[in-house]
Amino acid sequence: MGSLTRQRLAKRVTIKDVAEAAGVSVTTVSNVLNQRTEAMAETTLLRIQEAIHSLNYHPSRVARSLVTRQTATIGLIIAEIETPLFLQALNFIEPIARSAGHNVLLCSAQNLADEQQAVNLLLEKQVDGIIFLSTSIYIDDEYLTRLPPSAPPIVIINRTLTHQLGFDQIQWDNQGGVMAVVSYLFQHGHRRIALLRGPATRRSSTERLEGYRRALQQHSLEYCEDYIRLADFEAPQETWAQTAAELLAVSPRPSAILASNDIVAAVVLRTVQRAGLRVPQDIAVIGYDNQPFCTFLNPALTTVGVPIVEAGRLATEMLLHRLAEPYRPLERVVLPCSLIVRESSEAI
Amino acid sequence: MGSLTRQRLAKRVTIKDVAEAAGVSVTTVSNVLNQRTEAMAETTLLRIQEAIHSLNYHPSRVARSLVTRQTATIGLIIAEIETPLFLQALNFIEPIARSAGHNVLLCSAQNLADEQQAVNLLLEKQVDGIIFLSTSIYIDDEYLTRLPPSAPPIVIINRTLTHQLGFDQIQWDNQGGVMAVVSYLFQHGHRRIALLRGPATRRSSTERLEGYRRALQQHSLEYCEDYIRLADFEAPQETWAQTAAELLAVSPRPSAILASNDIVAAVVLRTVQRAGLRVPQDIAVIGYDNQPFCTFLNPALTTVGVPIVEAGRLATEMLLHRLAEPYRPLERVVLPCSLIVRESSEAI
DNA sequence: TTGAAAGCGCTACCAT
DNA sequence: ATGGTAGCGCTTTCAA
Repeated sequence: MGSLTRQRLAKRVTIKDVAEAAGVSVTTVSNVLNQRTEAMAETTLLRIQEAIHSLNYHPSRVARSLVTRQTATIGLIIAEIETPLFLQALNFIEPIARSAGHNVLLCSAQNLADEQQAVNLLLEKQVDGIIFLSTSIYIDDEYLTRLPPSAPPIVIINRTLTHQLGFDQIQWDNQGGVMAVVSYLFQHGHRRIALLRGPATRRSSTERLEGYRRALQQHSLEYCEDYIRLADFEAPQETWAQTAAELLAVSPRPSAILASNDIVAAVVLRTVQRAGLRVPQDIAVIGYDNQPFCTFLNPALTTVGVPIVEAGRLATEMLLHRLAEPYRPLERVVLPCSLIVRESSEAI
Repeated sequence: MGSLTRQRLAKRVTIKDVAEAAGVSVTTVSNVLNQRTEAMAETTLLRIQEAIHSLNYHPSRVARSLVTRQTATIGLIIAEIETPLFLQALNFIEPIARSAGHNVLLCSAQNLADEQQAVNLLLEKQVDGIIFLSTSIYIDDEYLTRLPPSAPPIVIINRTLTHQLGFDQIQWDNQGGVMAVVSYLFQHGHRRIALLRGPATRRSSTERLEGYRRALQQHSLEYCEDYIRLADFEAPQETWAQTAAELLAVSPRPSAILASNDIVAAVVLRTVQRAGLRVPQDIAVIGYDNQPFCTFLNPALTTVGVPIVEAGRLATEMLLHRLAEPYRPLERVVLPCSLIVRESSEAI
């Protein structure tokens, strides 16, 4: 490989260069850049286009942004960037934003300090709007009350605000998701339904446990402590396998296990199978999240769809909508979590 | 929810406001913003910091960028944003960039037109550098030869350039990955190794097929057409299951199947198991990509690790390195693909 | 130790 | 139908 490095000192071609080359004023060039060409002589237009082309001119959006105060950029603050599901939302956020002429500036933020820093940065970079894609870990949002009045609109996904903030919000119904599972299992004859709960640091865990409790009550099933175990998805795989094994040893054995998420469910599935039991004939296993791999497990995993991708889509649309209409009333949307039945809960 | 929408008309607090409030010149404020405070009177510094705080001032990076010609932003053009593996690379790219004071502007580009548009946009937004995270689908890069001299440095991942371009490059050794698998299988007594190849539209497919061929030759194994089948990972699951079933019907039956990727492998695994055969005792199944779910399949999937995340990390470091040292010689790095042995190829 | 002023590249207003 | 010019919010000489 040669050392054909590019020159970085090269001076930028500016609107002024184009104007001179075309023999017109910068105003006229600016007009063509901004599609104000109706009342323009055919020949000038052509001359300018020709100059733009031959000079290989690329207008500076930085300069433009300084005057228009718009950057055509939206900031995305994403809490758990290592979680595939969160990243999946990008599939929708970016294309939707782009089709509306906006780009996405990505910031990951694992904790409150990161998050504050990210917000500051986005303010300084003058993004036109911000989307928060958060986890349900409790976090103090007091600092958000102190944003300057020039701060852009914000849409918050998956977060219970502890302060009154003027932001659009999107959440989903974890409680309803678990209730749907339990009801479905009940209708299919299950009476001993075990729950692997997530860590208490997350609102989602609490909500799901509550959904479980309510659904049992609804169907007059007894709430049995032995059937509730902690399976922290941040802990290693072996601990889940261990917990699953314990659950299998409970007498009477549960007829269904609702796991903390799909990954835990996959490990439970394997543990159950290696214990010589059949899924779903001997025991049903159900996940949570509806990750793509659910469909190619053996048996394919019944799970609960979390509308995170949908939330990303909606958030982007809401944000774009608000940019267009700043004073529309705030929205707070709760999306449903839907049961997705596959093989692991039904006879094949 | 009330209609507590934020004002967007609010005028930005500028450096001038701060200067006035502190009773100093803008220059002096600028100095503190840029940490040039050595030769500054303690009291002025304090007055300025106080003014910044009480006015809730956030400097405009847009204005700063206009004069410094640096945006502290790197553009990432990602080809297959729907592929989890590509997104995973973001886990590294964003944090590394951020720790060096840069942000990531994300563009997805499914085809050549998208890509050109993205590049134009990034030029206009004046990003300091660009990373291409491409698929190995053949694509014409002629347009990249026509970038203006003011274009920023570029690092290209996973692409064979058809033109001589002054860019840093990162690739990986698909051929070597397959050769490692075949050698490993050979050493474990396998003599009938089937290959599910990917679509011919991708360079990776060709390279892997070539690796397969060379490895067979190396071990004096016969190349048998019956053992090579197309499993296009863009086609529906059923087609792979069908292809796998056909492979099982070949006589003599292959003792190992090397799938096009992990997803195909998972479906093959299931197909084999449902045909009443045991993995790995009756037949070994091997994936490609090392996606996270490999570890919780039953049996856990042996696969080939594609260093895409590593490539993202390296690309970011190379880019930052080049920003610091524009004239360093160009690099072209080929990363290895490594065999990752799990249960699906060995007795449990 | 601090300040005045030019200028980054563009848009927008007001002329003509 | 086209041009002159102020100004967006900052950095950066140069001067004091």
